[in-house]
Amino acid sequence: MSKENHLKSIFHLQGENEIVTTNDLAAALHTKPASITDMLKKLKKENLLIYERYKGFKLSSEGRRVALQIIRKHRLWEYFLVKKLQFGWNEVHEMAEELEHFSSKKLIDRLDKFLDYPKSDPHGDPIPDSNGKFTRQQKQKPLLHLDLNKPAKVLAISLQTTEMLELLQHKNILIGSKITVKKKFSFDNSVELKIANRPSVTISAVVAKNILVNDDE
Amino acid sequence: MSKENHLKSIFHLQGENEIVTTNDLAAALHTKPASITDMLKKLKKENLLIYERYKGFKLSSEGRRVALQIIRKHRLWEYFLVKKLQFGWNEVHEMAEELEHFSSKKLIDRLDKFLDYPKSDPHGDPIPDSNGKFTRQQKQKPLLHLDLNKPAKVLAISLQTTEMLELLQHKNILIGSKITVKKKFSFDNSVELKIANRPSVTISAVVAKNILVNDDE
DNA sequence: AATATTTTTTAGATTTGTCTAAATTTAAAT
DNA sequence: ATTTAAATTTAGACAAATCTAAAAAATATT
Repeated sequence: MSKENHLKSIFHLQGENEIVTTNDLAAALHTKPASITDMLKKLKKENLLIYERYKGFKLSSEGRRVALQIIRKHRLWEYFLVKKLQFGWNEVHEMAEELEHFSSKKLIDRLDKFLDYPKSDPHGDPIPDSNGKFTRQQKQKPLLHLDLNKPAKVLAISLQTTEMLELLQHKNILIGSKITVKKKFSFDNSVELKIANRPSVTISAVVAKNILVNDDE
Repeated sequence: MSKENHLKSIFHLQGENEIVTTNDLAAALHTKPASITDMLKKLKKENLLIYERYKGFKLSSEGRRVALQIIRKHRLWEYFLVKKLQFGWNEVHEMAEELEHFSSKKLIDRLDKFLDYPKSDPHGDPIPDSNGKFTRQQKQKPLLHLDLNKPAKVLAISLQTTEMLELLQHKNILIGSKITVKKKFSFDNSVELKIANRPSVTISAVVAKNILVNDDE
């Protein structure tokens, strides 16, 4: 369980091919650097990690495979909780965090089928398939850089704190919402936008940076 | 998690009001008596157990309440796995064993609603409601003691080993099956019975003892 | 009733995971 | 190039969980 959380965090921290550092991982897991070092040795011994002391580390291909399986579990449970049990998309993260560790591959594959093979979770993040492959992800960019009056669709939220999600819920910005930017204020880079036929809302630059929309060039 | 398993096992071992012993519990949990003693002290300190050393023990009312919540979780997950994910009723026990420990009350109540408040799990065991109350259970007795030619319905299986469940599956004896005893052989107490319009099958006394049918006097 | 057997408990060893504090290595600054 | 600071690792402490072996209490036997 602790091991799985380490793998998952490393996966998230290393974007495409980046090296992850001990301190960063300790911060992400709310633990101490010394504890991280202990775990790194263990993961290396199991060939899940490429690691030399003092040099940083990243997942091996096997480690990546395992991490993706956990992420698959997490996202399928989130989808289930929202679509079937009617939870709000901003209250399911912690629950999925628990469930992901205690469900066999067989169970998850059945759940996947039951849910009719969804491609992305309620936050817009892609769900790896049974073999750990993503179905090609649509290209994304921050809402902040969306052209004026160009309709776009909200694909994902890149900062998923409770506070952020609460704000979005309040302003009615959901995954899948069709959005058009009406005005950009250069003074503070805040953005005024419209969703369907509701009154316009204004969001700050930080918020706009963390809302990802489709980028079809 | 370990604590929860202890409470659950104690609940099952003490039928109505019986005292449970250290050795019995150790056997049920595949652990050593010394470890049980350690746990007993802990549970007593939390007021979940009525216990004096060398005197055996049983659940306090609070302990009983907690145990029933765990059993509720277990049985709802079993129901979900069979009815929604299409698992066989004999392959879900281990999975539910894991899931029961990692689901909040809120989650379980939602699951209960989603499943439309089932009253009993796929093995015929009753599911406690949100407050830990059973809905009155139909009176049960072993198939072994069922009168000849008196139609009855299979309500539960009291011995749920994989082997037993496999045997029942093979002979097509399911929860809810309508059964009639056609003959009893006094030589070895084996029983010949008929289910609906299928050919008769014979089962041994041990098996017949662990199949529970309705007993309406 | 005295002795033997079984059950339960205690005491201490072992393992595992995480921590603190000190030591080592790497990176940054003057 | 030294020196200083930051990051990482090591060594050893501590707590939790479970075990083995021995001691204590309860039960059974003659």
